Amino acid sequence: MVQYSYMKSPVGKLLLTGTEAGLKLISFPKGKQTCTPEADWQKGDNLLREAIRQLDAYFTGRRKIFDLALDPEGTPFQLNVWQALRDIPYGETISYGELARRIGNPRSSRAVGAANGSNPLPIVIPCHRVIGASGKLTGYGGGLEIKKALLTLEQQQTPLPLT
Amino acid sequence: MVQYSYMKSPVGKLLLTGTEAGLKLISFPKGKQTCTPEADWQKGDNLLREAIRQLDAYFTGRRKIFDLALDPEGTPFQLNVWQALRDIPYGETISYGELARRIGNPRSSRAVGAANGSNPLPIVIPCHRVIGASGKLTGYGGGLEIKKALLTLEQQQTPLPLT
DNA sequence: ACAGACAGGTCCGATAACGGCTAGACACCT
DNA sequence: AGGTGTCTAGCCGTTATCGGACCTGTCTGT
Repeated sequence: MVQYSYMKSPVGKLLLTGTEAGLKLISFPKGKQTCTPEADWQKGDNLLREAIRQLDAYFTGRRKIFDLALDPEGTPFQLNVWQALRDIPYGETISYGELARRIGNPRSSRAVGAANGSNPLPIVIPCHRVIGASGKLTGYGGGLEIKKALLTLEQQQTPLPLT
Repeated sequence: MVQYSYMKSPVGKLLLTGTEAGLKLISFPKGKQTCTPEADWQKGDNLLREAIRQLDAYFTGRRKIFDLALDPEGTPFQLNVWQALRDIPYGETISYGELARRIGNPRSSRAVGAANGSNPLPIVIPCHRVIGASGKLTGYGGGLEIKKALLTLEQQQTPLPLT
């Protein structure tokens, strides 16, 4: 049984889904809906309440590490990449090439970018902490403004202004 | 060092290649050349003489089992299939599905067909002994006529007429 | 010197397309 | 019933194609 719920945040409305096993999806439905509620989802938040609380705390700078059960779906390679993402500490950034090295495929920086792009749990799995080798942000599912806002938050640790 | 040589046979001219490690390729260059001699091959037959002798004996019905060092190249799955092919006795036929079962992937009959089709050592690795579940021959790299001729030879054990 | 812009080059996974298949469902004939 | 044929929908490894949230070197203009 998949449950879904919406929450407000400084970076816009978020759509969360999850099951008993854990969080499955966080998406930015703003503008182009990357993912619309599906027929077999059930509205509700008893499974998602803790995730929402931790996200709220994160946005106000009071939380740096998420402690949630995650259950993203992906290929073995993608799961690998997403796992490695979770090991990047709050407030730090690395390049795609560096991330590729960390998973043991030094030359797969580009594929890493693709895997990054299909991360179903942004923010909690901090794909925003990966940037180009030159320092440019280069891309983000929810839009570069959000990526920049998240990095700013993590450096200043002051609540994001509501947009 | 890869050596190559041609031989005549009742099913047309054959191109053989091999190394110290064993036979690598037998192909029917008739018509569409599936494989042309490559730059780094050396003409000669001291490595191939025994193979040619056994093939000659096979075509006259005097040999039923090949005793040669083989060294085909392929994916793990293909090597599996080709090994299983070598266990089909002279004069018998089985279906692709049965072959799939024998390698432990009961549902991969179709993939087995593909692997069969890329057998680099026809005749010696007897892919001609695999036919459709309905009894139809369904395909052969060198052309169905050759497949039929080989099966006829194995049933009658009389020399094939030269074509 | 030195940012910043800008192609190319390359590489890697994801996805789609392709068979040397087959069991099952149906429609027809004896 | 049994036999025969056509058609359909799955199945599975290979091969070809694609597309990109990269990277690096070069070329600008300060």
